[in-house]
Amino acid sequence: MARPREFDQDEAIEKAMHAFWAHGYEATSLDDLCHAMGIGRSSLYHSFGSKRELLFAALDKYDEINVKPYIQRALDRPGDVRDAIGALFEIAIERIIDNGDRRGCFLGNCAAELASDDPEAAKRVAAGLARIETRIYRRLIKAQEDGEISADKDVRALARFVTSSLQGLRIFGKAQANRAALKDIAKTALACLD
Amino acid sequence: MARPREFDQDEAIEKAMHAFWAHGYEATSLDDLCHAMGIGRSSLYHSFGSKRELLFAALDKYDEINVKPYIQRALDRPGDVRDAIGALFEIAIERIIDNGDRRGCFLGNCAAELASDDPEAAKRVAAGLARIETRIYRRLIKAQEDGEISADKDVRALARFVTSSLQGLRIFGKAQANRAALKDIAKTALACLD
DNA sequence: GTTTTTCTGGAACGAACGGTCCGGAATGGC
DNA sequence: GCCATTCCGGACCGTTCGTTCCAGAAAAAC
Repeated sequence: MARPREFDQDEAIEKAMHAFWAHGYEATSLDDLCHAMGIGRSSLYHSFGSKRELLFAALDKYDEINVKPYIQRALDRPGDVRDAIGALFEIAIERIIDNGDRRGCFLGNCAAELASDDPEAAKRVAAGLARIETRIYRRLIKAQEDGEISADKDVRALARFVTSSLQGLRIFGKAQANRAALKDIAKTALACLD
Repeated sequence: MARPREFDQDEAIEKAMHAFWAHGYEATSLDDLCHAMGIGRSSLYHSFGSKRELLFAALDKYDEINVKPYIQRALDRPGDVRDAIGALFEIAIERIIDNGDRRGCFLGNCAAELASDDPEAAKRVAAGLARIETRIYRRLIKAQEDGEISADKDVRALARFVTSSLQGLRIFGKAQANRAALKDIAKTALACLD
């Protein structure tokens, strides 16, 4: 019925995600985006509407291909919940130190840059953090049922704490990629499960 | 010998700080800054050199008039170190919830927005976080000497952890100003001192 | 083959960006 | 009064911003 799209929408969003993630929303221009996505401005606007809507699509993509696999891979580890949560921190640290990844968490970056001026962006970030919290919560509930965590622990509070701690770690790591300091933070946070 | 400056430099930097703090670096234009500071572009450039250098001055000012008094007021409280550190979290939460302050931590915001692309900004943020860490560290050392904290605790790690947790709390609070959730985070973090 | 519809590259849009420049105003020294 | 120096408002600079527009290309429907 009409001319078919010449690019893959999901791939394009993923490339936009990496651009936004690496440089932030304001510092990523449409030229940057078009270049990264390999499409023209017409295609971008026709498919995604605006720079802001493209950001929201990128945030969804971030949960889908980064957060979700990353969290699940760590939390689905066999063994104690401490190993699982510990893996969350270890992977984050490894990315910062070994991979030299100074991008931090895309959700956290968007929270810092946009949340105070853009309620819709804040809502999207909050939803993303809530998804992280929920995944951790479910793992903690299982741990409590298995007796790995004391029954008198407030598991919801623990899940919120771990989510927040991961954000703190990545902000800290953005400014100072110091392995010992990051390990101190992770080690201490992990001790809160006991 | 020459025409005297008609504005107060410190006051001007403070106003610039609030503008950057509220909206981020990229989203704050020179027009915004001139309007907020009540001076013209000539005066701004003559006194501060560039937008970026003004940001650095604002970061210094942030430590001087926000971080330092805020941290010292909390940490100098009489009583147990748990009350002191707890006050750090409480004040942060109060600002978010009661004052509706969605600006978060200026240092954390700059880390998220700029640190990955601007090494100098990263260095300045790291220095600011280090000052926070040091202030907390000194209080913890005193607490350990007073026997409030077990002698086998790694106080440096605790200081790093508290610094990171404060950042995490403020990122979390930017997206979701939920008192119960923030109190959960603070309560759990505080338990790490034991 | 023609029509219809959608997608494409690239030019063009006005607005806003960070930064510079200049003529005049305001002071202290003489 | 006049000079030297610094500061000021505001016009101005070229560039880049996000967005729109348009003519043509590509497929499906008939």
